[in-house]
Amino acid sequence: MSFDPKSHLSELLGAALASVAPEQRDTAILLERPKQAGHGDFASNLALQLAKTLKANPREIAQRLVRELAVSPWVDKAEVAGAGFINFRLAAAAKTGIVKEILSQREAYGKCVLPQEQRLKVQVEFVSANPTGPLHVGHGRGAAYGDCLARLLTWAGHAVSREYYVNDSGRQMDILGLSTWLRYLALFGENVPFPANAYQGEYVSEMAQQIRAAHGERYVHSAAAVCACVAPLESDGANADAHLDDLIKAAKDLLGEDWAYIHQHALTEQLADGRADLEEFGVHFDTWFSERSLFDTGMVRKAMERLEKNGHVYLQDGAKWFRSTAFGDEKDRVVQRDNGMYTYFAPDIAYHLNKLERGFDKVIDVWGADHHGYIARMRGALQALGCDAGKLDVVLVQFVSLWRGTEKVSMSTRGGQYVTLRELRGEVGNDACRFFYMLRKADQALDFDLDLAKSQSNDNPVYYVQYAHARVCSVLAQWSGNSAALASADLTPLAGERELALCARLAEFPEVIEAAARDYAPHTVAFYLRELAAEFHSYYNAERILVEDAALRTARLALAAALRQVLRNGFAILGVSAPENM
RNA sequence: GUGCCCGUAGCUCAACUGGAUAGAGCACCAGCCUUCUAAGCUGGGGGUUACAGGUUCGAUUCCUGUCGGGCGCACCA
Repeated sequence: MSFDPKSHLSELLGAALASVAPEQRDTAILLERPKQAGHGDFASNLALQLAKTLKANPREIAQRLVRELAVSPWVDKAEVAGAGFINFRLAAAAKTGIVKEILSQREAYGKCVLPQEQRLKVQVEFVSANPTGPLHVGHGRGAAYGDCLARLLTWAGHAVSREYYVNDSGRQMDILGLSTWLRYLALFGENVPFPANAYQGEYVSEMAQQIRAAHGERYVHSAAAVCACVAPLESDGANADAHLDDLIKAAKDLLGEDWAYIHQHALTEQLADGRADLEEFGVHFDTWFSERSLFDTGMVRKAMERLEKNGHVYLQDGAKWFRSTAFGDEKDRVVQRDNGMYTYFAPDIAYHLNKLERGFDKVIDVWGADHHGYIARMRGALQALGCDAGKLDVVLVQFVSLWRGTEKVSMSTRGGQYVTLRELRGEVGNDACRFFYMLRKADQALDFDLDLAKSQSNDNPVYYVQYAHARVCSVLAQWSGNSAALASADLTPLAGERELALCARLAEFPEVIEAAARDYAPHTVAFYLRELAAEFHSYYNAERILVEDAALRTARLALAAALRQVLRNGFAILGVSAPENM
């Protein structure tokens, strides 16, 4: 930045403070943009904060500070107001300068360049859905959130890596393999009753047909042979889980080495489907990390040994327990069952240990809100391993419900009756999807109105913001001059109230990004863009850009071009397109 | 029952981590297109921030309790 009004004011105040109250010169100086235009461009509550320690009337302190302020060509006025606020009114040139700044930095405007020691190596792990079926709208929210967060952190100057943890071992994958095989058998008339707790979706039958097409009857066994290995399902379903496990065991026994093919086919197929879906959504992962690999490379064993060596594991009822209560969890957790099998928790511990061993300064997990009970034990495990658990941040993303107007779209994961991300994207489009997902903070449940997201009306915030961009493009196209020349335009004609307010809003953009990245709150970027668009629409209606007066016209065009750039940069963070005409 | 999240305009949500008269959008009412895209703009009514206390110059924000809603509380992931 060539000139930053905020830090300039901060310096002025700091100098005044050193003279008024030398012993308090280290007080942090906060400058905020007042909500009300009447309170100037920047305000400081410094005097209010000093009142207590100095035991003096805040208004008096403020008066003294103002009296000590050095004269600056960038400041028109500094005055005491309210309980003891100091309000600053900037000179017009201090505000319009941002236009040049934006037009020269272009797509880099708002990006933060951090000194090496502040630049963090950050990992964002998100979605990580079991590859047992298509992604649904809840996963979509996690995808949009995680991706925007990653983009934000990149803009904030950090080195960010996106990762998807693939649950490719364990019971859920076995159930998927079994489900596929049973559907396959049915294609050959071998009808084993299909369990209610197996995967019901149509995609399972599709995989069965693929296998038949590729390998014919190779994997067929008689229904009688399967049923012979299995205790029948009780009428009340009390043994449903055991019955399912029996079926899985029967499948493994009968198929032998062929089981691995069925299992792998289902996994590969579902993973590819989810991956393609995410790519189409504009979400790309740097790493797809396999859970199974944690077993294959001995990392799970290594992590468990380290836990034991540190004395945080004990044996009870034949199982190994991690004493997570020692780290604030509400109860201890089993890591290895009495049958010798690890629980899902064991590879998760190994995974997080591995993350930190890869040298990330910050590891951010984006989880569904139903996993919140999991945080304490994960943190505890890292502490028990001797790691810095402060490097792990967990963001919980709340649920999504879909609405058509006032009608709620019913969804149940169990019955396989849910709206997929792909269907949602197909119906409302990627832009509306991403923007709507980003219109709520993560810890707030989201009601997604399909009718609204589709409507091409002023009710729809996506179009509202994109429309502002299209309007600017249209004006610049009609002018048809050289937009590169606008960067050197004389901006003094920009003196209107709306124009200066727009400049101030544009100058705010880097702060919005910084705060959004700090708080893991990408929704604030969406809110900012909506406000920026609103101010532009208002300006557009009040003033004409392509006026006769050449100097004024050029200045206004420069302002419009700067605004377009900021809209584009904001869209880039949200992953929304910037249409030139609508 | 016990932990976490939440409760703000009729509806959907903000509020720069404790600041000034709590803000937007929708809905409702009244206006603006021979002039750069009306997918837009202007104006209006709307609030005891669930409730009761406490902390201090100052509370939607922090603490305690009550009420109401969501989600967890497996040798499932």
